[in-house]
Amino acid sequence: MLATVGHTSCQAATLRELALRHTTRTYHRGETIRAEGQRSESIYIVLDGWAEQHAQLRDGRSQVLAVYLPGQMCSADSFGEERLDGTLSALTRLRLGEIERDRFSAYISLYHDAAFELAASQRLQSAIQRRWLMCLGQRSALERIAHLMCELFVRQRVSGQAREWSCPFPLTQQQIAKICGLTQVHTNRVIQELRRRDLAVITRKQLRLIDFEALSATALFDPSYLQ
Amino acid sequence: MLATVGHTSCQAATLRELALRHTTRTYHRGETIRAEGQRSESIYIVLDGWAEQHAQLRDGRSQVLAVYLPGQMCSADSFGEERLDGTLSALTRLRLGEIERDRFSAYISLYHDAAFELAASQRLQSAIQRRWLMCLGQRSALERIAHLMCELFVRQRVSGQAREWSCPFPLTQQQIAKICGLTQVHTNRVIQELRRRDLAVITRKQLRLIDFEALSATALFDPSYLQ
DNA sequence: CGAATGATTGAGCGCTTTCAAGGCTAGTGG
DNA sequence: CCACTAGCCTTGAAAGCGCTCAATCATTCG
Repeated sequence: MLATVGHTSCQAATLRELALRHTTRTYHRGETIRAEGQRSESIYIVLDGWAEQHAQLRDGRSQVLAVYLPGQMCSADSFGEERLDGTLSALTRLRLGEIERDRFSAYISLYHDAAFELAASQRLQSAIQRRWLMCLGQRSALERIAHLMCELFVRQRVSGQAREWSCPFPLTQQQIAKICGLTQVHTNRVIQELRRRDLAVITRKQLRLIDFEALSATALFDPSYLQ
Repeated sequence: MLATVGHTSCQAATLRELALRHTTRTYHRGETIRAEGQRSESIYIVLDGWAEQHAQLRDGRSQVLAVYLPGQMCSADSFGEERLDGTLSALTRLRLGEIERDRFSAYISLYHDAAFELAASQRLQSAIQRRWLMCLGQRSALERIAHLMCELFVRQRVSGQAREWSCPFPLTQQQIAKICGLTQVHTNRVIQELRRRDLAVITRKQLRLIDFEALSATALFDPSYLQ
């Protein structure tokens, strides 16, 4: 199943290199990088840790819109927009590369490859978003959480951050809940159920997929959208 | 509230003109334009009627990912992709303009304005998608349907297809249900509730917003994402 | 060690679904 | 012009999934 997914991500490598030649900054878990509606003068590239974009309703409810892993550009899909339509924040201790908008634009127009990568990155984000529309609209809590595990595992495997059937998984149940549009309490019960069924276990911020085939099946997971 | 939204859509006009100089084709309601996974050799522009993109799970469940109104390009966000990640189909009797991929690419690289419009259209689609993530993840059935009504009203108002507090609304309750990730039965009860509260009524494929302010409030609707 | 944060458990409620039936309306053909 | 049909809308009852509230246990970190 995983054979369909390429094993290197030149995008990640290139962006990473580019970012390292500019400002880097460290955030602690939960810290806001950029609030909703703010103009963003820079683009951000994840060097270490995980980041997230979420939107908030006036009454306090909030929903995660995207999860960014190392090597990814945050809000690639809003490059060219004046304002962010969600708040960027750190899911874990996080190191970000920041590149000024203008400088990045110049780089883009200079190197065709970079422009292509940006477009590819935007399409990937968009594909993930569509997949999550399907998750939130149609999948049960069990399916959603199983799907999240599959997705984050495969995404990390693609960029070489997984080994065997394990990968980093530094999310609290509270954070998983917000990504999946569930409550923390119910998320807890579902994670227990996945463990009880010998599908997957989270220990020490590591995800272990005990039976990936079965997990994919219960999640109705189809990795083709991850390219 | 609507004052923040511009009143003309030069994008729609331009695309429309372009499309009219090429092939047009008519579909009947429910007809598939392009199935998931197919390579799409053309791009499509809605001339008349409404279209939709949806994805399907192996067990039959399906979720609408986008609704396309007259003047819009279907799957702008997947321009440049090889394969569609959802099925395009007609929500109503539908007239589409079709332009070959290569020809459109040529046009894009010739006219900077067109490229800019394409990018803007992609960003709009993406913003709508993010908003629907919030709807499906956090909003109640009542809020979702109220939000859909507000969104489709404003989108049509922007492109001049609404007058006063009414606009075309040719969806069946079944279709509304699929967009909102609800069952048809519950959708029916919610629409009755909106009617009972004197917020909005659907009659003869027309939506009448009796109290837009109150409807926006119950939907927690914020039109800023529509530009 | 203490404090704070995260994970777990229980009970009860409510929104949404499911299943199943009946009514309405528009379009069709006689 | 009417009868017929098919699709759409409406209604009721019951079950279930996920939420809320509230408390307790576990773990991490200073």
